[in-house]
Amino acid sequence: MPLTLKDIARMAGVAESTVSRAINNKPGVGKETREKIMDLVRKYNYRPNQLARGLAKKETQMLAIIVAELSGADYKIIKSIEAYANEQGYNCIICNTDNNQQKEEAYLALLSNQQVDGAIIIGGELANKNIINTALNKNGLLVLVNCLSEELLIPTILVDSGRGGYLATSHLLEQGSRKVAIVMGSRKDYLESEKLAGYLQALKDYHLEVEEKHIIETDGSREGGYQAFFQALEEGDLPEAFFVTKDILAVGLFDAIKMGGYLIPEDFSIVGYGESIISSIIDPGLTVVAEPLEELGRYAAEYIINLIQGKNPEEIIKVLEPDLKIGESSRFKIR
Amino acid sequence: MPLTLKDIARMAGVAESTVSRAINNKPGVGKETREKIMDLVRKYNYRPNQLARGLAKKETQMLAIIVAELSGADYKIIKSIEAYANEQGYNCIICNTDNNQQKEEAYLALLSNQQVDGAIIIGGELANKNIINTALNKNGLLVLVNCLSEELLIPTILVDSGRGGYLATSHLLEQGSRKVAIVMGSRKDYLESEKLAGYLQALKDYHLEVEEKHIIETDGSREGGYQAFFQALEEGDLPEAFFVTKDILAVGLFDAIKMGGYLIPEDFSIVGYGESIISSIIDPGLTVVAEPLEELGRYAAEYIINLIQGKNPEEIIKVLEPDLKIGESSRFKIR
DNA sequence: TTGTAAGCGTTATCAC
DNA sequence: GTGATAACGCTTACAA
Repeated sequence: MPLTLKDIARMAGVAESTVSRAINNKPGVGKETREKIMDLVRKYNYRPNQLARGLAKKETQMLAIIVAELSGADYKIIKSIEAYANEQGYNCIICNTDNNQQKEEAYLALLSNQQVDGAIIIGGELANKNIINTALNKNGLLVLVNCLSEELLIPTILVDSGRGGYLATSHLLEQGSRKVAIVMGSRKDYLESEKLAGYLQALKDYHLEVEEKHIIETDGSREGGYQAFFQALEEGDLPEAFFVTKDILAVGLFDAIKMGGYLIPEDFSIVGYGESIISSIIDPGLTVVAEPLEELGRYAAEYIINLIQGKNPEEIIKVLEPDLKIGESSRFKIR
Repeated sequence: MPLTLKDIARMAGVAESTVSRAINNKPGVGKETREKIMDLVRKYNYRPNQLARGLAKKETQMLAIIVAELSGADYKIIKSIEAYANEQGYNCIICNTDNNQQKEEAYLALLSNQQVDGAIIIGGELANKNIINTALNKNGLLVLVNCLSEELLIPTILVDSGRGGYLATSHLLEQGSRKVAIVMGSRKDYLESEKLAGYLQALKDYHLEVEEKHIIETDGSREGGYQAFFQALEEGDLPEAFFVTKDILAVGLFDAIKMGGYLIPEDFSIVGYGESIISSIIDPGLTVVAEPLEELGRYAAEYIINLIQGKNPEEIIKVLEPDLKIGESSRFKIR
């Protein structure tokens, strides 16, 4: 049976409203009274019930970070969101949806119910529009990161994956490779499809034909990357280079290439996606498309907090640019 | 302005209590009435406000997972907790404390305030006892995972890190190494100190002297692992084997050893801690102490949910045993 | 400066 | 079966 504000009021011999004012640092409380109250608060370690407070104030100083899959890259974004949010006096709860609509719905309900003041959705296939709409209709404040809402006009901030795909592919082409394959996750994933688009654009700019068999769609797992190589091998007409869109895929691909007795980058040049501990351990060091994840997170946090505080930011869609970090896996190739 | 239960009641022409009964699937509502109500609920996508519900019912079907640092290993535990919790109809929010007492306090407040029905704390230096006590006094239900409360009697479930340290060290000794060093994180970390204790016990059982300089305490980073090796090198009297207590440390150590022109396991045998993507990428494949993380998470979730539902489990402390997964980094050594 | 009282959106306890 | 009505713990006009 936790202590309530009423208890404190009774003990201090004042009204509840006075206690409320005192603990919220509001004016209109006598110095003496305030001290008496705060002493009791400290003594009994009283903490206001946030449920009740939220219900009454419609404000919780709490943000929800809704993420489809808690991977390494997303985690960097989360860290960065938390850092800024904390600075501004907000706490964050992380909600993992596993790409499950029902869960996403449940967590978005936190928003509609004002259990959190705002939510940031990171990645994944976007939720049911109805649900999002419901949340938004209820004055829910929402920002999307690295995903896109098809119809709804929701503030979005993302890294240009198309540009990333273009950078990766054109780098491989510049290094002398002509047959470049892409090893990717599901085309249905928005970011993946963008990377593919960048890849295609690069080929086009270099006046190269697109080979369907050089577009290798996988389940995005290590095993998927492994099989991708042998699939290419079986098809014949081996590519000279691979653009791999996920670090785990790259691990599998490396495994397979080494297993086949080939060398990187002598036999195959490779460019991966995303700076991670994994891509830095892989041997030889992976050339990767690097994303400004910290900036991404910070920007998202800033945005939602501005929204909460009633400041309406200018841009509704912010696009950040990735760049290329050259490693050893893509050395120049003499044709 | 979200729809409230009152609105639904008005539209259906019934009392609020009836609507409440209907949406909670409680008996005592006529079939027709119930249908009329549910139709409205669907039509307007009404969702009860969980804040109000929580306030009235003192129950939220929500669990908090409080974690000191969202690392790979902890993430496996979280996944497993979530899986079981979801099965049982609970949603989980993840709270990252960054080993910061203030944040821990804020998140624990979720518990005292009944915003969540229970909390699971994973790892890290344990919070201020006062705070935990406050949460518990308020009937907060709490389970600890991989950390220990010094005085308070809180249900705890953990993997025997002492045993892990012992397994690792004795394996290296059995493989023929005599000079085994330990490269570890902070001794203040409970789990790390346990691993050290296991290491010491193994040396003792093999009647070997403890060399202070073979106990290398680091900051637990890749860089820390890197420097650990050169530190050992400078000290002279190089160890023949290393027991590394964290995978990131192992990465740094590998870097350094290769940089120094040495071979693994020919020159140095190595055993790491925890199965992870990292330890599986490292070349040569790392021998590791493997922990039953899924079981750990599941057990914790089961425990807290039992507690919530009023079933009092038998054991208050559950210890799971790790085992050794042999890789290539610790091959037999002829002295 | 302080107190009174209404309200936030539910659930629960009674009557009817 | 159904409807009033009092909680739940807090905030916030408005009065005093």
